Parts: sequence; structure tokens; C-alpha cells
Amino acid sequence: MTRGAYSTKQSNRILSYIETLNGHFTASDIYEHFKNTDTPVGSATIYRQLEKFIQSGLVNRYVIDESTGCCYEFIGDHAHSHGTECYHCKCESCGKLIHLDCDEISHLNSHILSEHNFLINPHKTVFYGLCADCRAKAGIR
Amino acid sequence: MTRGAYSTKQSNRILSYIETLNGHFTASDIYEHFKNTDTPVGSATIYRQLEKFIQSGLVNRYVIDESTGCCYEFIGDHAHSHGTECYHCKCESCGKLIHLDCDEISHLNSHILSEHNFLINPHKTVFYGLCADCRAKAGIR
DNA sequence: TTGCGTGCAAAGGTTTTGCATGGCA
DNA sequence: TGCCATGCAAAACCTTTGCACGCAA
Repeated sequence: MTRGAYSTKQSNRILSYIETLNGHFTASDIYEHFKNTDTPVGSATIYRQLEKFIQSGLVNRYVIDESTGCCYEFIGDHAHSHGTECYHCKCESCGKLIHLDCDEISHLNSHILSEHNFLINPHKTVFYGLCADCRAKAGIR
Repeated sequence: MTRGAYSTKQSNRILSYIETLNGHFTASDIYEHFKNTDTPVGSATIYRQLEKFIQSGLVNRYVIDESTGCCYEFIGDHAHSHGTECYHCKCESCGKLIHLDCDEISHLNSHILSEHNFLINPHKTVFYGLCADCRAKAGIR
């Protein structure tokens, strides 16, 4: 956060909270988290702060399931190297979101680029399917 | 479609229209298209029909820009040959749909199943990115 | 003091839902 | 005839914006 930005209490509280979240979160998640504290945070503030975090590269915005609003993800300092080669699997049954960060996919990425001449955008690409739990429930191996 | 459903005039009109569209479309696009005809189609009907098309696999729903609402795309029948594991690459710029049928992806599929315990649904999974032509136009290698 | 940040409320847009009516099988 | 589909309107929902006040530098 470089420019003429101030370091305010809400800004720090929001950042502290999303740092503790390993997975994805929505604006609503943040709102609900502070809702019942002594000093709630207005939703407008949350969106405005998230926008700042995105601009400064601390947070990524994904659009995975429109029915629950935008998804955000804290990236912070633990840089995924630099390429953000981060893909996601979304369970069609329970909606669970699984993080993928493995060499196999990076390999597929370069394969599709070299053999099929197509440059994949990891942020928009989501693998849909069934997670282990839901397969077990449904009796699918 | 698990035919407990009726074939109505609006259903057919909507389907006919989106078949002619090569790229993405929104619910609003459909609404506007029929707005000034003799018999407009209500937005509720459009959403309800799109939901049916999604369920039957004819249409895919995804999000390109949340500020303009959900985007849909016509997939058609070629996704229904259950024997072949056919994946698609969709160019985010020109909307071109590229079919992938190669061993690399089948390999990734089994890798994700064995290592990440997630069963990918090829029909719903779409790789988004940029095709060769659009990369050339944009000056991206 | 300057000017960004905040909170509230209202607006904007998309999608869903309730209910009575219309249409397919 | 029995259902499902439709249309209208209103509701629900997420996000943005206007404005006055608060607070950091």
C-alpha cells in the first residue's frame, strides 16, 4: 500500500481478519464477522477496502459462483512464486472449493499453449466435479 | 431434458435465439432481443428456461464480469457423447470455442482424482484464456 | 488543516419468488 | 383434465454511490 493511503483502524482490522483465512471469502463473510463486535464495519467500507487491497496486489478477486457474490482471496506476501499458477476445483454438489497448486497443472498449461496454441487464464478457469465426500455419499468411486 | 417438461413457444424461441449466438450472452441480451417483438418474454421466464437448459447440459453458466451479471453460453449437443472426454477452451476475447481431446488432459484428470481426490466433470469444465489470434492481436506471446 | 476514510442510507442492477392465468399433453 | 409454463410485480440480493462527519498525517 504505497500511495497517499492512510492506515486506519478498519483497514487494519479487515486485513488482519482475512489474513487468518486460508481459503476464499466474500464481502459478506467480512461483514458478518464484524457485525456483532463493538464496532461493526459498514459494507461500503469493506468493498472500498477490498478494492484497495486488489489494487495493491494483496488480494485477488475471483468470480466463481455468482449466486454467493464475488469471491476474494488473500495473497499477501506468501507469493505463489510469481505466476499465480493457482487453480480451483469446485464441487458441484456441496460447493466446496479446493485449492490446486501442483506441477501437473502447470505442465498441462504449457502443453496446451505449445500444442493447442491456447493460453489458459488460471483466474477464470475452474474445474467442476465432485469432491471425495460427495462421491462417497453418492456411492461413486 | 428429463422430459416431464413441456415444449412451449417461449422455450423454443429462446433456444432458437441462443443457438445463433456464437459468443457469450446474458439474460438481459435475451430479454432485449424479444422486448420489441409482438410477444416479449418476461425476465422470470428467461431465467427459468436458462436454468432448465443448464440442467439438461445445453447451456453453461459462468461469470465473466460480475458487474454485468451472469454470462451464459450455448454448448449444444456435442457435449452429450458420453463416451469421449471432450474438454473445451473458450477464448475470453473472441468467444471462440476450441475442442480438446488429448491424452494430456485425460492424464491430468486421473492425476487430480488420485492425488487430489477430486473427480472432474468434463462437460462442465471449461478452460478460459486467449486463443492464438487474439494473443497476436493483443501482442501477447 | 488537508484530504482520505468511514458510516449511513439510498440507488442501481441482476436474479428470484408469489400468485393468478394461460397453454401443452 | 392435470400439470407445467408464463407474466407481472414485488422482493431479495449484492454492489456502488452521495453526502456529511471523523480521523490520520
